[in-house]
Amino acid sequence: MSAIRLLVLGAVRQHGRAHGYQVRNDLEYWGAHEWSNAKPGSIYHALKQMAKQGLLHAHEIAPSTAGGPPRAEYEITEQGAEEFRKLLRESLTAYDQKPDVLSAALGFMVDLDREEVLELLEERVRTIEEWRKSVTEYYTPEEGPAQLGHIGEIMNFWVTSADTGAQWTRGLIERIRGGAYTFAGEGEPFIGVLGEDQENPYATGDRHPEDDR
Amino acid sequence: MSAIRLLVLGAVRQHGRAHGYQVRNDLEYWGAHEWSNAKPGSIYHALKQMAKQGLLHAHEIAPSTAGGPPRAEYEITEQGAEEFRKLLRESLTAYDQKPDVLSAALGFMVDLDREEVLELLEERVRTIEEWRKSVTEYYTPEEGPAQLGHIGEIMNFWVTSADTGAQWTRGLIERIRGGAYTFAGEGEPFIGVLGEDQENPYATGDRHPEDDR
DNA sequence: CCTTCACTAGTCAAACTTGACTACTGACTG
DNA sequence: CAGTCAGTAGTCAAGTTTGACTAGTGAAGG
Repeated sequence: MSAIRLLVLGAVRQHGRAHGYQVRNDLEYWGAHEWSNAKPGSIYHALKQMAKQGLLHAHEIAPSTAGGPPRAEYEITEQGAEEFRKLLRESLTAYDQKPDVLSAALGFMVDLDREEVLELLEERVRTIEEWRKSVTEYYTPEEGPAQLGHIGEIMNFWVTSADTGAQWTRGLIERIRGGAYTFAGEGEPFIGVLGEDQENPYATGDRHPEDDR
Repeated sequence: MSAIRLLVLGAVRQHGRAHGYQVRNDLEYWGAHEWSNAKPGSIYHALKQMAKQGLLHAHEIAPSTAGGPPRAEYEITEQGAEEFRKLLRESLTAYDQKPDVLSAALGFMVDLDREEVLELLEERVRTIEEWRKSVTEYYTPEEGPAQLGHIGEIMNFWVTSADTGAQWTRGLIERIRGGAYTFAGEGEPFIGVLGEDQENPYATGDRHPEDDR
């Protein structure tokens, strides 16, 4: 699973009703272009695809109010909201070495209850630990780890990543347990999208150093 | 850049001449199916694509010696070898948050000189540090980091990952500087591929727990 | 006034990835 | 000795991602 669906669903959901450019702008506001594959093509594709699958409802095309081609507006359906929650839960628990998925989930975690998030994150820690155990058991040759030569560095790298991932998750659990942030049903939610006429403080930047892929 | 091209080029290169299934088997031997998108479709696609681009030379199709359809054999071209070295150097230095790319590069790093690898890895550390600096400067709002709310956890996660990535790289540099592993031109190279009739000790495994993407 | 720039908004072809599928051989099993 | 299983080898359609492109508006500056 890539992060794009979760991101797009979440953006449309917070807006109530959104056109492609709005979603695109939100994702940029969240910095998502830095850590996920949230490029125009992917976003518009995801919108169309999810509309086709009934997760979004596409409204009639309206002439753009601000230049450019006419734009379609999307609204999340009940099915889409369910999918959103499903993806969100999965992304918080699964350890799939895809940091973009976790990042997206962090952005939306406050849409769930505090207690549930804690459970999901604890599940995540367990998943990581199991993964680590199975990998170290399985890829440790009988002749001892030295036999792997430099290939062992690959394993070492993965195991180290898993360990710090688990450690970080434990820290997050503590912060949340300690009362940080405002979760579902705890009053005044955090506003995570830009209003129609709000300027984007992190506007399209040549000011970011491009990542060097 | 995905890791698949580097992996496939490297596999063909170590064999001298290889057909698709051999490459596929090597990648599995290296555990690549656990940490990269090395699935049959991707591998065969990469072989064909790179043959089209002149990085590999495709030999005539020969009837398979062991069941299944006839198979094409590939050999790396001079252009392909150059591309391999280029990808390898890039993958060792670039910090693009794609762990599979680094893993692949670790597997092939001994094809370069020890000194060069040390330089590349030091460059990597510098790249990570710069990235970290630019991100923290850029995404710290004037009102202080608290203003970000739970969104700040995304940044925290990325920064933590960058820091442990840098730390791990420094450890690797030390090990290599300390004389670990056998690099290009240092005698007896490490054998990283399976011979024609060698059994794969890590054969296709239902024994791995599937990752839960 | 008219050119250029920045922004809004979205499209498109080409490349890549995925997961399921075909097809053949040899070995075991009842 | 037919049936099934594991392994060998690769294809394919559907979906996704990429990067470059189109096209319109409005404001600034000469």
